[in-house]
Amino acid sequence: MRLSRYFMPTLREAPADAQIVSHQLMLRAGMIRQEAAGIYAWLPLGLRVLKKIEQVVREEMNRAGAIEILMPTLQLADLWRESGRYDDYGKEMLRIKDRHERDLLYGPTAEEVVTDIFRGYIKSYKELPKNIYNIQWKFRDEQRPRFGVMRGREFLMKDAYSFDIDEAAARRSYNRMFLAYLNVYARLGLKAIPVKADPGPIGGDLSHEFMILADTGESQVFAHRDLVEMGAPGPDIDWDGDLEPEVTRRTSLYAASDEMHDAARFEAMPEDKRMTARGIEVGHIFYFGDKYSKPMKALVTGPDGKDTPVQMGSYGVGVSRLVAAIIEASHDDSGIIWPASVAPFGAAVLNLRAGDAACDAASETAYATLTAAGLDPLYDDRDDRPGAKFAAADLVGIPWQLIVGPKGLAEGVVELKARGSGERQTLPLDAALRAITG
RNA sequence: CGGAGUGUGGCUCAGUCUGGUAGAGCACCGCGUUCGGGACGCGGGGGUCGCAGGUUCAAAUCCUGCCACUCCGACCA
Repeated sequence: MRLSRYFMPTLREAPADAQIVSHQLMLRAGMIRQEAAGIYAWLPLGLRVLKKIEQVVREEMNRAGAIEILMPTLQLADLWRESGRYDDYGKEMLRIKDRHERDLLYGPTAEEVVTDIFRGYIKSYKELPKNIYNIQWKFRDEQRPRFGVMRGREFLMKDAYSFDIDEAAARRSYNRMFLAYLNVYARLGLKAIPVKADPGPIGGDLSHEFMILADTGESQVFAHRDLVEMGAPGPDIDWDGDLEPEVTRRTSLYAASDEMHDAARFEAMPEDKRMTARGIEVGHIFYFGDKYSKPMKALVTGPDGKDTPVQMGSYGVGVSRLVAAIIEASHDDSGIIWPASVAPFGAAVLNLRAGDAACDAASETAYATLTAAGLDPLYDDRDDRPGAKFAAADLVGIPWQLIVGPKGLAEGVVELKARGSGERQTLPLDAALRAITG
């Protein structure tokens, strides 16, 4: 993409509304624009990142055996009356009437819809397990939206729903999602900790929140250090095999956020294993049995010929929140530092003297080569001063900056800067291109 | 939902107390000089001062109502 033809409205100053660094940087980098309280338009740069995160989530869901569908944003109130949640949900639910005075709502989540879909087709235990997910905009009319897309009213969520014949099978589905989530966060360059969450009225131990570590996180996290260092299981585990040992390895180590914290248990650990940190919640998984399937009569016939309500779990990832969360976890004074997996562009070519024949020629070569290599580069070909280009490239956080200037070219070299480490190398253009393309 | 606050060119803000020609910096347009970390000079464009009423010879400024947004607290991907 040539920057001169792109739409990337960067700001020198952060708008006064923005309180936290991710919000400030998203506005300054021209990623989003607020349209109303907690409601944002996604500008080109922001949309690129959002789509990349979405794709990582999608790939890991698919790998773990989940199947993507797309459910509507608008849902019929009658479905929620069946589950009993229409009256319970309160003012966070945005209620709408259509021209026929029918009650609709903008979905804050999709248990009812997915249960309705399931019961319409699946009748036998032989068709289980199933895990159905979608990545769709949700709306929760928060009393007080804040922090940009971190706590918006409209947000993009991946929500998956598992269906199993009994609790033991549901636990296997839960384990798949548990490990898949760790892989998602690892691919996004984040350190994530699964902490025990309030299981609600169902009880049991099948409820976890995933907290990513960031100094500016809203929650306090307490965890066994080994859990943090353990890393993700990786894509090559046997998703159809017994995942219980792998999950137990992690859940047996202490981890809790402030509301579930057990100080006595925490302090029973050796001091050098205790870790406290700030965290941002970016995922929540739980098993809720027949909470919806029973009232909504989503029944499956078991091997014994008897109908029983299907056992369900649900698994959410805040995709739009992750954009902000990654920035909170990865930035410096100059701007955002994107992990390569979600960077809006793979590399930037900074032509420090647009209009100069040598600079133009070398930049065009670099741009063409990086494009051909699939790096999806951003070429800053604007007629602007070097300082403005450096500042913009740092701000928007592209992993590689290939700096083409007249001084270097006179000596046959360009400069290659890695955004994350700040490391710079001066080397011939072809060597620089090889360094980026690997 | 309780409490507090703010609305003035795209952005950051002054001007409001004490009514009297709408301002600055950044951004934008033109010309020129510049050119390795958000340049400089000269010239220029852009604002019914959130909206609606009211008071007054005169309202960004005073009064009333409404709307939007932000912050603190209680609540949550």
